[in-house]
Amino acid sequence: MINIKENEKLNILNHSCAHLLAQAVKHLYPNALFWVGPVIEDGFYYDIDLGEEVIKEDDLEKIEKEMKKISKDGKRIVRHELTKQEALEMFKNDPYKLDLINRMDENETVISCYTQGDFTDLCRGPHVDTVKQIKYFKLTKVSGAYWKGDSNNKMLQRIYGVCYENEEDLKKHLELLEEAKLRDHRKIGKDLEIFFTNDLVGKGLPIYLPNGYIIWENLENYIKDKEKKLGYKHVLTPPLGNVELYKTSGHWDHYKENMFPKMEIEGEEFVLRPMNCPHHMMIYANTIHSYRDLPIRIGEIARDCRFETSGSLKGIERARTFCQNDAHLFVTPEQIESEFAIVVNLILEAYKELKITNYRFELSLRDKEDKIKYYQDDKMWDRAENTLRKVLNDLNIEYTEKIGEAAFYGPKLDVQVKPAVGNEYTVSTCQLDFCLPMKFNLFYIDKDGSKKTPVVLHRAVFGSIDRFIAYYLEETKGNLPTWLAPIQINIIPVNNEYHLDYANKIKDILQTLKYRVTLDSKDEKLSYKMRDSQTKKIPFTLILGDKERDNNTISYRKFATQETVTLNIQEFIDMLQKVIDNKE
RNA sequence: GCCGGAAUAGCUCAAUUGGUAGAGCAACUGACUUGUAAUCAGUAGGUUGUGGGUUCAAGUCCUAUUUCCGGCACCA
Repeated sequence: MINIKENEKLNILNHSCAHLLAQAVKHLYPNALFWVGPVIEDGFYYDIDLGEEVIKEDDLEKIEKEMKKISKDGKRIVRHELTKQEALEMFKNDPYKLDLINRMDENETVISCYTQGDFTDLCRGPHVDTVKQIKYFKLTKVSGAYWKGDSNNKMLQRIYGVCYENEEDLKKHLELLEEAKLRDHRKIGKDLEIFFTNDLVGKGLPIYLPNGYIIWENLENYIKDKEKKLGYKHVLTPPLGNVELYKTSGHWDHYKENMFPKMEIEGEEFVLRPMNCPHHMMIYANTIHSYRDLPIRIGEIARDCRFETSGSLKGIERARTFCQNDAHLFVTPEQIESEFAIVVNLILEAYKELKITNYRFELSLRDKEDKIKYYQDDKMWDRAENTLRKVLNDLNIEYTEKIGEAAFYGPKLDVQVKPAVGNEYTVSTCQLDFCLPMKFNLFYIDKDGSKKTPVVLHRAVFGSIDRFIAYYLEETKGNLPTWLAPIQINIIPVNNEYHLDYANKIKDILQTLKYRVTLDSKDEKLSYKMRDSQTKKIPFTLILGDKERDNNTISYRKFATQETVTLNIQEFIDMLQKVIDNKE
């Protein structure tokens, strides 16, 4: 998708289009008041207060028409400069503009406005010269949006749109939007029978079908193998716990609104766990540790339940139950840097092996002004944040810093991955934590015999297995690499009467070697079965007829290719295994 | 949770201003015996998400509710 924000010329055009939108809305809804109309990655939006009136999806066409009319009229777009006093006077009846003017920097004495025909808007600009230049645009969606992004504030109405320099680019963009729909993991998940949800089962509680579980199982084994090679020990802990456990960790105070409520039985209060850190803390606390034991690496594919708001649920990307690819690394202060580096390298290695190329790092830091969310200990925070920065710099990794995105107990490194078409996902994470070990009174015996508090690294390479599958389905469009494909090989006998025995023999050989293989013995034409094999996105389709049976060979066609290759069985198995090993 | 939209067969969708719920695919049966993306014929499949209401008559209108979709807010 073209990133409009990075292209200065398109940026100006889109921002001008936002003004054109506002002008059209003002014509059709004279009482409209306007908040802000910025450019975003793919287009622009404008936030509008219409009082009692509501803009519906169907109204967009009408507004677009008015925009086209204004554009055709071709008025010039003129910049004026006002003093703050003049601006306050000019917009005295517009509380939103007054708010903007009053929030401006003290030193900003000149305020600029742009006028096009009968419409003037407060704006820094720049803009195109005339509305005539704003020609190839489309209003894409309408929605509510809280004023200043705060859910305590009034909800304004937001109209989104895109604008391009020519019709072709606009068309291309709209086609990409359609393509994104085809790649949506919810659609692919349904088409390929990977998962489903059902009202009777409950909202936000996806069920993985056999095809989905194969993907799951292979990802789980893959990551656990890598972890084992790094000395992780895997554990199994309960998906619920005594509420005191979460009061101790601080999760209850911070997140009880987003947890399933307490259950009281026989005088004990339980909650479904929203995360596993406290359980892993208790595993550490279960025995005494020497400095010689550290780092201790506890891993678990762990089920969690969070009461996600209904509006935030999205297939298996965000559900009310999910499995984290979680681990907690208990280290001495001296080991933080090296251990953090090992985690970052693990993430990079996994991405390389899984052919994930479009990703970026974000360093999430605390907001120093926020005294409520964050555990208060400036020294601790500075140390933690500087450590993460240092390692990233040492590893020569590019990252952006995000203020106010840290966990309540420490800063974190997040990795955002972007599928071929569609929105970014937060997948991998590594969090530095000086806080929970203290809350749980964790310690190790140091060289001098004194008790010291360990530091914990929380990390997840896949984030949750669920979210990773969602991302990977969108990245691959459901054309999964052979090692993850629910069905790896589909066998089509040319003729059921003459070739079924041979086909069954080949199937047995492959199945015994634990390849996932099906045999299509329907009474249909070969071309029909080939089509079926391709729509199911099966990596290898075997064609077995006279030729193959008589020569003891197989012929295969790889998914999305045209040519057929004939090999003897052992050659095929060697080739197949190589493809699987290479995660192709 | 908030603003807007949607819900019809397993799937994808149709049904004029309110007037007999329909098609393709899939499933099943039969014929065909097939060499690389859809052979033909037939059968079955529905309380139109759910509950109320208006009407001679509701998939269609009103109302409540559930779920899903697009955003907003949230995301340890």
